[in-house]
Amino acid sequence: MPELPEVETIRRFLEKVIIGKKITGVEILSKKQFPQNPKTIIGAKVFSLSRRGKNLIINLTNKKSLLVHLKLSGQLIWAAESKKTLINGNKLPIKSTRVVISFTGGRLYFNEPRKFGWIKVIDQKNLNKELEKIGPEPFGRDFTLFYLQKILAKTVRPIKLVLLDQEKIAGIGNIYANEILFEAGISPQRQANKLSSKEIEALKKAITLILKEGLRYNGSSAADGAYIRPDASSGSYQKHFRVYQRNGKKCFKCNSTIERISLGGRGTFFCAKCQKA
DNA sequence: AGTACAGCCTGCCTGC
DNA sequence: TGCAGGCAGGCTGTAC
Repeated sequence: MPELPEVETIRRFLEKVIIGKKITGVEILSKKQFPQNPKTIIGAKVFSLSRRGKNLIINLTNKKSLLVHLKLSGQLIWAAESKKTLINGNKLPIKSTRVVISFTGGRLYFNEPRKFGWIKVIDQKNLNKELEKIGPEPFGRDFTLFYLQKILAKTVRPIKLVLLDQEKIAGIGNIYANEILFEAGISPQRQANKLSSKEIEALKKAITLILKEGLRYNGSSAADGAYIRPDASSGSYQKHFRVYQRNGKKCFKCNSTIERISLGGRGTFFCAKCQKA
């Protein structure tokens, strides 16, 4: 699923290909995925691309932005006019294509099988308000050790659920939460306010380390096939998973068996020996 | 205010 | 083989 490293990978890719291009048309195949009138963005050019947590922001020259959330299974695929782009051998649009945005020189396909993701048109002056509830960026200046200590001390929830809470920290989803906690040597079930200061330090380091690793490998294209890069190529961080979807397999560190439990309704993977309960 | 949970939606897996 | 039922999962709205 697209989390911070995946959305950032998409942002960096699109930055190279759609900046300066003009929107010439919008085809909406599922209204829920693009609820507004697309007329307001026709003729506008792409000015810049930014990201806030898992939200991708395409800034246009007419003081509007496209806010994109891929949720669990959304994809953004860039198909240049000059090039044939296939998804699993299929020509675009595919069955799950919900929106097609045409630009001078190519098309951007929004595929979303589960219909959870969406694209909204937002006035740039309202962007901050739209995103105000999202917590600090893990690579930002305001994500300090002190901040992490402060938010963890205030809650009795299992640490993994805090990592997944977008109001506390931006951009971490289920894959990276599992990997971060393995790296930090902390059980996902540990009550957040019971972590020692040493563990919080380890956790902070693990957050930046694992997210950077995800970025370096262009994100993870896991077994569900949801995330791929805008040129339809795969990321490769899934080859480096230590716990995610490795239940029943051996821990690379201690050779005991990786377990799977459900925490807050989400699949949770960990090594009971390496991660302190 | 903090916490828990149903609902959104589809594809995939399991069991009959 | 085909179909029903269960499940996963990010985020929002609602209830406690």
